[in-house]
Amino acid sequence: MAYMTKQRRELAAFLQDRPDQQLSAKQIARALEDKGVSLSAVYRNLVYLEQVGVVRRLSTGVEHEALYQYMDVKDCKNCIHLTCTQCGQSFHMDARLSDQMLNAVSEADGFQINKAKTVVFGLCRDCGENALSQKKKGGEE
Amino acid sequence: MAYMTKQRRELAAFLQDRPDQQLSAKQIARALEDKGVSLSAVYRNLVYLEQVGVVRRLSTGVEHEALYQYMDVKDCKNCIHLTCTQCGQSFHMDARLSDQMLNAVSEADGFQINKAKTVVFGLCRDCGENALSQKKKGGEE
DNA sequence: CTAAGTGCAAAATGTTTGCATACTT
DNA sequence: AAGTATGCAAACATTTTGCACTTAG
Repeated sequence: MAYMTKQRRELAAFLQDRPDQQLSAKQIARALEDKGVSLSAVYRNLVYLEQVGVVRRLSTGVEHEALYQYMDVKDCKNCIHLTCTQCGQSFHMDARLSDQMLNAVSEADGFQINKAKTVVFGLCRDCGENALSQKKKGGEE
Repeated sequence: MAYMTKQRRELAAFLQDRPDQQLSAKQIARALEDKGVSLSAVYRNLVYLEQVGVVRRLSTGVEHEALYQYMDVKDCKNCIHLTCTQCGQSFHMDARLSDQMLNAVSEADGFQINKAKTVVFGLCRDCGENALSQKKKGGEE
């Protein structure tokens, strides 16, 4: 039950090589098309890998397309991700901090945060500094 | 430039009456169809209201459909939302707490959190307690 | 009267699925 | 050999758009 096919191996390897990137099915499929992985194989295997707990599915917060990200058990599974709305890069929230927040929110609001499903949006250090230096130009955000 | 049509008024009123609900375009359109608001009018006006800053668009975190929510300036604009993955209800994070977290993340990670775009997923008090009392049943999550 | 908005149906995306074929075990 | 996964194309769902018509200003 559950065969390790070439496609599944390619997909898993591809994602594991990019532990902090959040990629759309389309991007992944394009990157793997010459390796003989079809778009449907990508979708079906993403579902599988998500069920198994190796990959997590999240949303852009803006677009209507989902993003997928490899979850490194020792590294990612237990921390909240910060995603930059400017450059798209994703970072880990300081672990002490996220635990502290978890507890605080649990006490104050009775709400149990699900770290794997939560993505915090904002500006990363670099983009924040760029934004500052370009403040004189027209800015809508 | 920018007319106040019947449809726009209906939509704005509808959303303002439900400040803490996150609704899909379909739901909204269904609720307003007898008031003479078409699905495309809903979409176009949601875009408009979002640009104006009265409504915010966010994603379920799971599905590929966006949700829209009225942003009460004094109430919502300045706080982070906690959305229950079980029942879908949305709550406000304690304001002191979110500010504290903002500062902490800014210092520790150099990341400037965007409160309006961030949604924290997890279990609300009620659903968390229900989950506990049903722990004996089969649980996949 | 003119610019902006509407409804409808068509197109554009993103995702899922049925089915015959190919691959893993 | 049996069961599972694949590729393709068709089906679906959500969102966007072109166009003729209506409405707000």
